[in-house]
Amino acid sequence: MKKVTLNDVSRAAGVSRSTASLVLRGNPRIPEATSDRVRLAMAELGYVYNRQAANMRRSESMTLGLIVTDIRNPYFAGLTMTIEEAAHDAGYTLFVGYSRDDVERQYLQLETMVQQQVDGIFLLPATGSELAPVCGIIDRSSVPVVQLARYFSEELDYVGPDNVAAGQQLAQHVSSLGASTAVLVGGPEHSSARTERIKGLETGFTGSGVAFDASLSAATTNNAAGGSEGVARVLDQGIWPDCIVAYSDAVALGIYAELRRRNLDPGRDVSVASFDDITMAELLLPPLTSVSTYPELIGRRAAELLLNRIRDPALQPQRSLIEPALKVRASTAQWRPRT
Amino acid sequence: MKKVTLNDVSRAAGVSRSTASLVLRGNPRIPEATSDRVRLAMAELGYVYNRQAANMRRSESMTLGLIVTDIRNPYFAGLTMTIEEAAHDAGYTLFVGYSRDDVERQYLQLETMVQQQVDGIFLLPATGSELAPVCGIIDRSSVPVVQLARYFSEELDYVGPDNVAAGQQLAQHVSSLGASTAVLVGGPEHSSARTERIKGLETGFTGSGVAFDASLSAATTNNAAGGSEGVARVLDQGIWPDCIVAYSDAVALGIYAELRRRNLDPGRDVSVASFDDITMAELLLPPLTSVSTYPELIGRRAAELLLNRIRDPALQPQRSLIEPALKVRASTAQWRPRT
DNA sequence: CTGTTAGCGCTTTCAC
DNA sequence: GTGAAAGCGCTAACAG
Repeated sequence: MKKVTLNDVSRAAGVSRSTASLVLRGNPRIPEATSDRVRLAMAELGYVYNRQAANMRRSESMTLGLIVTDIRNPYFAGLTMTIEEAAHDAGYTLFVGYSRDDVERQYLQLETMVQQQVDGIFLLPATGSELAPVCGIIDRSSVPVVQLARYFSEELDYVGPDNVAAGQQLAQHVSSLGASTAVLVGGPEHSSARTERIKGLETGFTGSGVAFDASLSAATTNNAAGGSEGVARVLDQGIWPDCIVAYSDAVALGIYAELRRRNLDPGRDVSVASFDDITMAELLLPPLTSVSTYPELIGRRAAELLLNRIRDPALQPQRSLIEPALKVRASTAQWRPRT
Repeated sequence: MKKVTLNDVSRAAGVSRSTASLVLRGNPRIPEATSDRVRLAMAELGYVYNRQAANMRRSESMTLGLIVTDIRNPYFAGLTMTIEEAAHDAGYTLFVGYSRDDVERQYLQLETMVQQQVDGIFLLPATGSELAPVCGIIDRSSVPVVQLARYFSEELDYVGPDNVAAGQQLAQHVSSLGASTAVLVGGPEHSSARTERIKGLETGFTGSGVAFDASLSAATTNNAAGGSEGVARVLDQGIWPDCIVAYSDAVALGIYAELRRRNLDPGRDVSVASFDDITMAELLLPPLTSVSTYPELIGRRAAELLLNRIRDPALQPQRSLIEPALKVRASTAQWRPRT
């Protein structure tokens, strides 16, 4: 089966190429009879609209790119799905790449997407991303980029949770429990999200009577394996805090598992709290206290921002922070200070 | 910044357009000096290779499409990531769409991808997919499609777990526990995977002394909410089986939660087993017995198959089944028959 | 080894 | 209301 073009269609329908093109775009100046004839011919010949050709001519591609680290983390999965939905609703098709938190891989994916002429890019940056190489890739085609959930530059748009506020909320809750020590476990080192959460925790704990030393915090990969490893590192130093604050729910999963391997009972022997509030948090035993960071809101906001910037590239770089909300559950609520 | 073309580059480097094009593709017949000059010019001018234009000319797009239902299910997330990796490694960029198990949405996404001239499509079909409408979309451009994990037609390639074998393995294990009744909970009705798992369970339970009645099985959405709902429906009928077989680990999560809401202890009051063996299965309390269906293997195999078919469209439709493996954990191993 | 030429399928003026 | 012509950026075939 060879390709059917608008040319073929117009010939079959007895009209000119440009007329057929106008029918496609629903131009009202074409009489009903003509456009019906064209449409019939399309159906009969099995015509497929070729967006590549159209896009080449109009010099836009109606495609967007999304690069995220890893969607096995349900938080990123939710974010990704929201963005796909927004892109789809706006008529865009979405290229997706998973950097697996590898900067080089991420740069390659950026480059490919730029070559594919994407109209804009959502980037959840891999740890270690830098402005210079990214600009080296995107500036040549001046593709707008929105940073998601983490940022490495103030010169590009950014949408993410208000991590400082999230940390403060958590700190306040933990100190209200009567805990006297807290430790952060996990999260990618040097990531903006981690730095901000630490900052929020520090300010929140200040003057609360809870000892929190960020330098004890073990940075790890952002998944269950990281959580197990991180909590092991802490406990093996002989530190046994009243509260373990996980960098994320994904990390908290591993923390639960490692605690149990050591015959410690999360929520009783030590309280556990976390960030993100993925669906799982509520289903765990004990249900996990977590600060919700609303990936759906972040995704929608990011999509709005990117579409606006595509329309008007001259806008100032924007930062949009989503207000977090603490969800108290048994992993902290059931815990009682040692006497 | 306006677009830099090969034309500009060749002019700047003092060579012809075709020479510049040959340099791009690393043609060895071009002398070092010339190609260095061309590359220098590219860097200086900020040239970006335009794949759309190249692809239009060569009538291939070096893009593939992937449509899955929902990646918040870690099983599908893993599958998706594997496929992205394979596509990337083969030099393809991947369009991704999430159908959210909505057939109409899926058809729209298929159509868009076809219009974008994808060279091939991975499809994890939404419940209710039918051959006729799908062919109506894909046949016009004869894009090859590989079905993933579920199938609705024998005329398209398919790669998925051997669900019948998986069901049999689980049935055999459950009967070896001394259980006398088992019920399946959840999973999308009429999906091939569910039908096959039921078939495997039925044949596996035959003559084993375990009563298994597939008509008691409650079909639900393939997620935790579905699991809670499904197990509630079963228990509310006054049925209290020795073993609850979840359609998938995602569903099992909801089953654990609902059992606990009713003060039942999964793994003691009732044994629970499942399919997929996502990472979470091992981290749950009690750890969940599950039949691993290896999404990474499925993804890799599917990618191979699709790439082969792109090269040779005339191949017979293939079915490739991945051998499952039972992972026994405490959710069944700790359970003892009521006396 | 390099240059010229003719499109890929569509959109967009601008005449008729 | 409809048609003709030009061209988006690249590649491939062929001639020098």
